[in-house]
Amino acid sequence: MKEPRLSGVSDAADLGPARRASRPTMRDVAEHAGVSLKTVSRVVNMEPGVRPTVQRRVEESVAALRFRRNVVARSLRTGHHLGSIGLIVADLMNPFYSAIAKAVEGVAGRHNAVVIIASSGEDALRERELVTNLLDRPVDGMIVVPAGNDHRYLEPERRMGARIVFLDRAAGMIEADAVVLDNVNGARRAVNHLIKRGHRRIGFVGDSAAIHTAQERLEGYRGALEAGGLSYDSELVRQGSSVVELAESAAGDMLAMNDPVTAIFAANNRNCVGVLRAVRASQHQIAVIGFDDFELADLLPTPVTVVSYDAGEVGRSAAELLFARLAGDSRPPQRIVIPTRLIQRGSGEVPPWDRPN
Amino acid sequence: MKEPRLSGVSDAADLGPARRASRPTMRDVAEHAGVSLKTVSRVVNMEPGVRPTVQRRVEESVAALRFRRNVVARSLRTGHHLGSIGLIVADLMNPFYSAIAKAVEGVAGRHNAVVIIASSGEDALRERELVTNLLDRPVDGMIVVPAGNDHRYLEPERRMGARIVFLDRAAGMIEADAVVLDNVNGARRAVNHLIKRGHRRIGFVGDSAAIHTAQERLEGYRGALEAGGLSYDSELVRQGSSVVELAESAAGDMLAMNDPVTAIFAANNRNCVGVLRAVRASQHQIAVIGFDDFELADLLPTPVTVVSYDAGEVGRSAAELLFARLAGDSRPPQRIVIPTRLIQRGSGEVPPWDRPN
DNA sequence: TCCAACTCGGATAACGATGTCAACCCGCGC
DNA sequence: GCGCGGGTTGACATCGTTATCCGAGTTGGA
Repeated sequence: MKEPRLSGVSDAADLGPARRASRPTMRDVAEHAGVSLKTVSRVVNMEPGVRPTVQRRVEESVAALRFRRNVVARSLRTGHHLGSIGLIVADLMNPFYSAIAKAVEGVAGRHNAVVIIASSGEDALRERELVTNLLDRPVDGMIVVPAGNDHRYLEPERRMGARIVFLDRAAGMIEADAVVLDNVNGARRAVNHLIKRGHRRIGFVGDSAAIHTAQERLEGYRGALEAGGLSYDSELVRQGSSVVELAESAAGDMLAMNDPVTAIFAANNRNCVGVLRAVRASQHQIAVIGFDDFELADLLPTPVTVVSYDAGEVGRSAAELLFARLAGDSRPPQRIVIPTRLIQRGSGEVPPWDRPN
Repeated sequence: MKEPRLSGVSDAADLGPARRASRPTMRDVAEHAGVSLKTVSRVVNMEPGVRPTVQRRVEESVAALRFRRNVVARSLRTGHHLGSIGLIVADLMNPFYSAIAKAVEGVAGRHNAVVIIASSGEDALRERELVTNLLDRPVDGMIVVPAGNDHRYLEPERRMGARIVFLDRAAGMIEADAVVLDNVNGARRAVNHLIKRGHRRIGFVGDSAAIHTAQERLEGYRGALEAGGLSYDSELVRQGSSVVELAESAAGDMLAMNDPVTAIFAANNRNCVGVLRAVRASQHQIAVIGFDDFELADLLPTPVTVVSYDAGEVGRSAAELLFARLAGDSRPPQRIVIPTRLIQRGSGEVPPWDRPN
């Protein structure tokens, strides 16, 4: 059995011919202006050595035919960058990734580049397909929120010149540039904050253990418990998925225990929404701190205390680093850590056992 | 003075050479396998007529050198589609556009295409630059949330084969495919709902009048007032910007009037957040209905009544239409209208003059 | 007047791939 | 042994553009 197909999603075969026939080429312009192809190229690229009269004639033809250079043909010949970078995130609808995408796009725009965005849906296989597809186009570089935890498949790509910066999570098993959050400390501070307020049964609702940030935040949680002299109770820890509904039911379970939690640390914005829904649905008024800020946090009945950070900064740092690499920066792999801070709004300051009625 | 530059953001000049030197080409594979370039091409493209032994040898070389086809070079030669479409939205961080982007990406993925996303920031000039830039790359087609109201500059592009579908707003001054919301009816129903509850002074907080959807929603507002026998009072209408802070101060003004509004219709999600902040800050408990649903609407102290619709459907329809066009569909320009519906959650059902204390 | 230097424009190859077509090899039948 | 047909393989042109290089004019100085 043979498998000559080189990349799962590389082919764009089902679209048929492009029929761009009517788009004029430099040859058409040259014919129209009565000069050679190369002269048109010179005018279009503002190269010297064209008489003003000829130049004007060519410019008129360019305008008349509405000629515009084909960027990919140009890049094919020059070997220059195409002016496009890839961005692979887990989920475009998650505001964290929207903020990142926007920041990356801003930096790219300043470098006259466009951003090709794709989402992996946390699927390592799909991520690999997408990375491969984008590198094949090719893009000049990529920013990747890694889904799996083994990225050795990228080693040869990097050796062949691919520039890849990882974002939010470090790449698995390889040394590479990465911009990450200070997850451990952020989570630790949040949980420590709860402990200081007297909470002893603190729940953790987070993403799947397969996701590295989730692990780091759990680590922060454990660290805070330990430092506070509390023991780790796996009953109070639910790592599942970043789907709101699952977080909601996880939190619901914790609230329905015989000895319910008095506080929950939600390890990301999706989980936080789920926890908030569960809390509202229950009779318990408990403390909640979420990782990731969100727009309406301060408008909720009990404004939500969160571990916040500058999401734009995450995207910007990654993009700046990528463009530095593209410009020739060859320092050893960098690891940039974006700090976090606790924003107290009320939900994290609810004391234990303080139940309505 | 000359201006040979053809497109504002087309050049990707400031990145320097790409140094992809190390990426193997078919020629390298051919040399490695001791066959001709064409034979490699045949193997890679699964064309018939290659002896099994030769095929295996080539495949081994492909694997050894980690060769992968250069997609743009291929597309240059074949004239086939590249498998990339452009998407231009107003603001990536607005959840409405995130939802659209995700839906478009989903459809594109099923067609083995990637999405190049860019945001115009509601700037018509920037939109034009971006559209031009993307068409130059070229992309196979584009989905555009139009920023200005004159898109005649696209007429020649369309004649030259560019496939463009407009989204959320119809293009200005040209006949083109568009997927839009039923703005007039959505707004009318919302305001009518308020009137039926007895409100007589209903504020309108919306986007700039330059944005067509804002105008349509205002039209719905006026229509509902008229049908309800209420007169239009320009004091109660604030069209400004989609920045939350401005909406907040506009709503604040309406609440501070001598004869304050008892209800506000917020014409989109940004304005709605601003209005909600203003309402919370004031002493007045008034009715609020927003256009666009948002995630935490039901968790707010007074759950928010909204005009909702399927944002994913908007993106999906546009993308499906675009891919149909790319596949040869040549019906006259289509206009697809996505229906809206009112979701009552509480804030829209607050009666007039019902003020706390 | 003539040649060198300079200016301007074009012919040609190349980027990495595919389409066309001819050349080659094989075994078969006569 | 020869020709022939089918199956393999490769040489060459080509996509739209840029790079190299050379030739044709033009100018200027001796």
